[in-house]
Formats: sequence, structure tokens, C-alpha cells
Amino acid sequence: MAKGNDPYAVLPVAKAMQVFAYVTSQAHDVTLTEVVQALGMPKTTVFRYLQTLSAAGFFAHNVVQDRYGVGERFRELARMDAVYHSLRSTAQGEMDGLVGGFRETVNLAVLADDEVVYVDIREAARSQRFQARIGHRHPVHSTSLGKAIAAFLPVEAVERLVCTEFEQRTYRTLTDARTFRRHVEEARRRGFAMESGENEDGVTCVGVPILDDKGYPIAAVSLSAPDNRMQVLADRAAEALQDAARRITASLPSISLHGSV
Amino acid sequence: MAKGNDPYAVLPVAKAMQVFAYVTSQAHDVTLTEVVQALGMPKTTVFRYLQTLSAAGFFAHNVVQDRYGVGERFRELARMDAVYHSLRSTAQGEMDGLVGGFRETVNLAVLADDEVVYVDIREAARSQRFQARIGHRHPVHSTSLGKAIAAFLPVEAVERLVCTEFEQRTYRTLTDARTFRRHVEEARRRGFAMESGENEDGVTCVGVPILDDKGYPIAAVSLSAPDNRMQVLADRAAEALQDAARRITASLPSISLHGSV
DNA sequence: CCGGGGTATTTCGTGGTGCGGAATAGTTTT
DNA sequence: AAAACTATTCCGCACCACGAAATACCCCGG
Repeated sequence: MAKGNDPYAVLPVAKAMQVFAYVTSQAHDVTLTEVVQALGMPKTTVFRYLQTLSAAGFFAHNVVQDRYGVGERFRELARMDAVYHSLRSTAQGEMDGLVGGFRETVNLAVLADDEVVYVDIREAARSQRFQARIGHRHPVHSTSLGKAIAAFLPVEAVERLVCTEFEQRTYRTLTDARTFRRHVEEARRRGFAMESGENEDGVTCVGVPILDDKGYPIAAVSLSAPDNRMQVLADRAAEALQDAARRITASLPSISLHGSV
Repeated sequence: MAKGNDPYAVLPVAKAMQVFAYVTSQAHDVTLTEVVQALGMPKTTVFRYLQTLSAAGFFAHNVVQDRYGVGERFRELARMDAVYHSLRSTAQGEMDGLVGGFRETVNLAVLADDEVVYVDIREAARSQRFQARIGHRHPVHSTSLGKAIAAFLPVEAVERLVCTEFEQRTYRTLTDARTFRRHVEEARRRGFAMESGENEDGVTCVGVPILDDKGYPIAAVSLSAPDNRMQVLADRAAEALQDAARRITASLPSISLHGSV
């Protein structure tokens, strides 16, 4: 059973994951003894794992018939991963296409905790100074990515965003909610957002939202380039990004995370 | 937080699940230090969990950029759960309806390891002697559930089934592959399967497959009753079961497990 | 009403192991 | 070349995960 001679394996965790996999793969809710018999582990041990996993919300312990099943916490995570996974994999080809066409950096980002989080980045082999990294966060108000997403968010969500203080990243950064709202309005009208040296001196970005099947902006793609080079590219880039975004939207599955609660 | 003073909580497992949840909920692949900072755990500890979870296949360790993401093992489990969960929840109402209409026991089952596994059972308040229990397994060849599923399985899958020895559960149990095939053929033609005292003396069952959007039989519903009572019910039951199965199929999501590999 | 076989909990003492600080190695940035 | 950042490895000790066995809780059948 592949005891896993991995010197860094934490045995309780590894064994708990076996239990996890077993319970999850059964079509029915299981009992303690069933797991014990299936996995050949001591009853006490399995009992503790089931308790722990239930306490963490990954399992649901049906107390009346003493059965354990998959919990909502797990399903939430699974849905999230499904969306993000398909987003990244369908976006991949489009991003490569854009980099190939423009020879400039292309970014993919989502919104998390009212910040823009970079999820994937393809950079043209040129100067990679000042580029963001995967996982890094930037403010919504200073990026084309943020403005593009905000443009298609429900109004109340945008209003929540403008509550926070606007960090001034460059001398061009919008620090005032009024101007920010105007930019967002414009982005909504045009279908794409722009930002010039508001996030990083000397670089201009064009950003386009990626909408799910319900029209909710789950992410955004952007192309960023030095100000001078972008002047020539801007129009073509906006077009190309919008096309790419449409295609990504089209091949996304229809598991919305933002159901009308 | 919530240190969870649950006396049975296994700390390594609980902490590993925190890591699990964090990594899974990020849209991007994460680094060790990112997790450490986000969760405030010691680096060594998180490192070990990431290693363990990767070794178990729940995470995928991208070695070139030292990032951890969700692994395919997790996705498989998630898909499986999604299908089973929606199966059970959409079947629920239909089963209740059937029990209400016929006042006889209604079963829901899937195929696993070439056996019929009971996933949900609603029994009329009458004699509940001899009923199967959730999680119990019965042979394919002796149950209407099994025959119903087999009837819509690809031929090669059915041939694999008949390879195994046919356990003789009652004196009426089909023990010969030839007869079994004939029954399966007939079930396919009629759209429902029958079984009389072949699994349990004195009880007769009508079973109907639940097909996914690709026509693959992911489960079956059956109604079982004492032989004498079933004689009157059989025709109506077959009709009602088929209607129910159709409705269940219709409200199933389209995540097929049995993609044409 | 009283067993009996099946569950799930609880207890408890021990040995193994998970822990995390600190040292190391490896990589990218300046 | 050095600095600043990563990820890994080492190591000794406290602790806590372990599992056998005892207990408590059923649900059935007599």
C-alpha cells in the first residue's frame, strides 16, 4: 500500500487522507466500522480522524444514524477549484496567443478580499523588471484589471470597494472615489479598462473582464507595456483582449460561485 | 482559528486541513512561504504537510517553480462527490413520492466493484424484515437493480460481469450466464428489470436504471414488495419508476464520470 | 424484562514521532 | 560578490497520537 518512505510524510495526515478519500468516493454515507473494515485501520484511529474531519467541516456527521458523509466545506472548495482550474486552463492558450501577437506581458487575475490577485502571468522575453508575480496582490483602483472587474460588479460591491482608503502607488494613482467611479463607468461603457502609470511608473495597461455565464466578472486579463509602446498597441490590444475574454467565457463550465444568495 | 477543544481532534490532521483549505481556495498555485504567512504556522510544519498532501496526490507539486496546487486526485474525488451528491438529492423527492404512492420499499443503488451498493432506502412503515441497509452490497445478477444497470452498460462491461461466479442466494437465483444475459436483454428492451425471489425469498423487485446525459447507467431505483402484493403493482410500478428515473436524469448535472477515455 | 450481538465512545499508559528552532543549501536580486 | 530571499535538512525533546481494552449505547429477539 505504498507506505511512503517519504521522510517528510506526517503519518497521521497521510492516514487521515486515506479515510478522506474513502468516504468521499463512496456514493453513500458511511459508518465508522465500514471505514475500519475497508481500510484495515484500528477503530480508535479512524474514529478520531472522522471526528477531526467533521469538526473541520470537511465531513458531515449525521448524528441520528451515526454516518459520515461529505460536508459542505469540501463542496465549496471543490466548486472553487473547478472554476479556477478551468479558468486557468482555458485562459492559458489565449494568453499565449496574446503574448505571441503583441510581444508584451499578459496577466490573468481574480478579485480576492477586495484586492487584485495575479493568477497567471506570461511575459514577453523582454525586460521583466517591475513585473508582478503570481500570487501578488495589487489594489483594485490602481490596476486596469481591478477597474475591468469593478466595471461589471453589482453596484453595491463597487460601493464597498470605495469605502477603503486608496493607496497612492504613483503620483498618477487615483486617490479619489469620484474619479475612480468615473473610470469604472467608462470601462463598463467601452468594455475594457485602461490605466497609465497609476500602478507602476512608466507602464500602461489595458484590462478586460472575464464574465461567467451569468455575467459576473470572475476574473480579468490585461496586457501591459511601457507607455510609449502601448500608445501604438492600445486599440488593437483592447480588441484582441475582448475577443480572448469572450472565448474564455464560452469554454467555462457553468458552476457559478456567486449564486444569487 | 477555533482551536477546537474537541478531545478527539488529531492536531496534525486538523492543521493539515487548514493548509488544505487554504491552498484549494487560492486561484493560483502557492509557495511554501505564502502558506506560512497566511496561516501563521511554523515553516517546517507547513512544509511537511505540503509534502504529505502532495505524496498522497491531493496536491500537485510543481517542482520547477516550487509551487503547490490542487492535484488530480482531489478533482476526481470532487467530481465523484458532485455526481453522487446530486444523484441522492434529486432522487430523494422522487423516492418519497414512490413510497407515498405504493407504500412499499424503494431503493437507490449504484454499481461499485461489480456489485450493487445500496445508497438510499425508503421503507414503508410495514414489515421491514429482510431489507437491505445503506452501504450493503448485493450481487448484480440477483437484483433488479443490478439487471437494470447491466442492461444499459456497454457490452464489454456486461461480459466482464458474467466472468465471476454467480452466488446462489435463493433457489431461484440465476446461476447461469446464459439466462442472465437473456434477462438483461429483456430489461433493455422493456426499459425495466424484474426479479422474483432471486435475491430474497418471497420478495419481488422492479428496477429501473438512471442514465446520465450520455446514456450511461450511473444508478438504479427499484421498488420491492412481497410477491403477492407485487403482482398487482408491477405494471404501475414499472411505469412510475421509469417516470421518476427520467425526471432524476433530467435534473442531474452534466459532469460525466465515465467519459469516453 | 432480560440478555446478546451489534454498534459507538471513553479511558489510559506508553513509545514513537511530530515539532519547530536553527543550521544549511540553493536561487534570484542588487 | 554579496545580500536577501527562498526551500530543505538536522536534531533532541516534549508531547500527544496510538490502539487495546473497557465501557456505554443501542436495537432485536426471546
